[in-house]
Amino acid sequence: MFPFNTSFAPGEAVYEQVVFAAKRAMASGLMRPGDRFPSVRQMSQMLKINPNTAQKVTARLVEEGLLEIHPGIETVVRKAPPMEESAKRRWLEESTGRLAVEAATRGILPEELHRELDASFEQLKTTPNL
Amino acid sequence: MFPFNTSFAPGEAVYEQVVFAAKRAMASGLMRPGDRFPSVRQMSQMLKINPNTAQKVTARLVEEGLLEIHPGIETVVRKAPPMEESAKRRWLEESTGRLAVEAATRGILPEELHRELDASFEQLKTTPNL
Amino acid sequence: MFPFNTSFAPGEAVYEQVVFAAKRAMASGLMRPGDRFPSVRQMSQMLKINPNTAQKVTARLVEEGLLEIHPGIETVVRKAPPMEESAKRRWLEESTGRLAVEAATRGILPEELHRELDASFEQLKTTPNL
Amino acid sequence: MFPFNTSFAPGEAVYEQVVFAAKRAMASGLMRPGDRFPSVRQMSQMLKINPNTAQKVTARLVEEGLLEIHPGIETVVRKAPPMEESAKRRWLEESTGRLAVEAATRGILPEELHRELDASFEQLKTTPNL
DNA sequence: GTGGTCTAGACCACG
DNA sequence: GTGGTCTAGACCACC
Repeated sequence: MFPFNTSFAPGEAVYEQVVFAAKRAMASGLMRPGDRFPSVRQMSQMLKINPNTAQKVTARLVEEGLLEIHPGIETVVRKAPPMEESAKRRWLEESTGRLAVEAATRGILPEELHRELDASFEQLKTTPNL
Repeated sequence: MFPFNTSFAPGEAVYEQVVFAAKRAMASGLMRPGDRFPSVRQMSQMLKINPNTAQKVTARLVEEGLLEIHPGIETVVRKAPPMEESAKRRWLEESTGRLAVEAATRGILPEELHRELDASFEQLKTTPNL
Repeated sequence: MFPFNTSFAPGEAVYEQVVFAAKRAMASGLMRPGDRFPSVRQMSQMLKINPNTAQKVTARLVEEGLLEIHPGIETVVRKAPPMEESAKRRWLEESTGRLAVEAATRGILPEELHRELDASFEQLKTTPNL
Repeated sequence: MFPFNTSFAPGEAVYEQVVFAAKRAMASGLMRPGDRFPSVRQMSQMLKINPNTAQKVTARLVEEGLLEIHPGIETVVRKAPPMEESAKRRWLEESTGRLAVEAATRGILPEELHRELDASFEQLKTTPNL
């Protein structure tokens, strides 16, 4: 089971926070392809969230290709299929573009960003659970 | 005048899109400190948005320290004050942390991210207008 | 529920008057951290103000760290985080500086101010509702 | 002549800033009763502000009983007449009440406020010009 | 149910 | 002319 909080930061939608936590667990190797993913009912109890919210989390992760549902049986973590090259480029440009602009308006230098980005990847490996 | 779209992507708040466009103009040097910023009414006409929405854009940018209002006269682009060191660190960790996770779940390597990040900064200088 | 007026003084923005009333309720202990804060719609009905105005009140108090929104569920009073030392000093100097000048031009002595200030703090405890 | 800036803080109405500067000059003894107060034309030139704004400053100070106009001749600083006892009480309660609430929500203790208030009065005497 | 965004249009204070 | 406030009412996403 991945280490979910029961407390959520205010201001961001709950389901997004859970989706992110799941992604982090996957990215850090805490949950691996083939691992069983909690059912909507389980998730809803564990995290004390509304079943609708839990349902949305699962749907979102399926949408992004990170979960595979074997209906009536189980839900399983899946290695995300390689993105289409064009979609990948769009995503890369979009996210780094935003980051660059936000950093620039805050007077943050590219080097600082690179350094911190490495630190973040490092932390994913060394500190898998939040 | 900065190059504003009149068409807005669905899903993201209009005022946020405009705020981002303004930030990009500032980050790229298209709008420099001391430059006059379009008035609420001008913006509202140019972008064909409601004056209240335009007002919110201005308010947000003032809040973030990027605009300075000389009441009744004009609104002027301002060099953002240096962030508090602690706030800066929080922002850096938060944004790179998210980026790292999202990249990892998409099977994107750190190197690709670094490369694209540099490209984004480069593009800010070479292609200021969207 | 905190004791809101339905009548507002002219000259000061309605939303600011409501913000102040809410702060007073918090300062006096009438509303404590963890208490539920009226929803935008409730406030709008109770005070007979436009929902947008009520919304602005909530947003302002969140901004100042006095409210916490649990999206879709409730809005809750929060213990304000301790101010940064530098910000605190700036606020103190600014507000007492103004007060000293205004008092001096009215021929009011420092002692009177001190006495009344204590009285105001006292009244916060003894007479929470306006 | 009192030491007026030509630069004004953004966000606050210009005329209010000038009125306050004048009051501070009076409170600190820099301008004393009987001293000549600059004419609208002079003020407008010295401070590089709109004559309408300068006019409003004078009007406001007359209103508050701090200036006396000898029409066509000169404008003179005047010792403010003693306030009516009831008006004084209202002003005292109002201003200390606000201060107490704002301080309380910021976690500032009464003692800090008293100390800073004394410091502000002290500074009025020792550093008359802003 | 909740907060948040957006439009439309009026009004005010300020310069 | 400027920014700011307020009202009225609609729509959306989230829980």
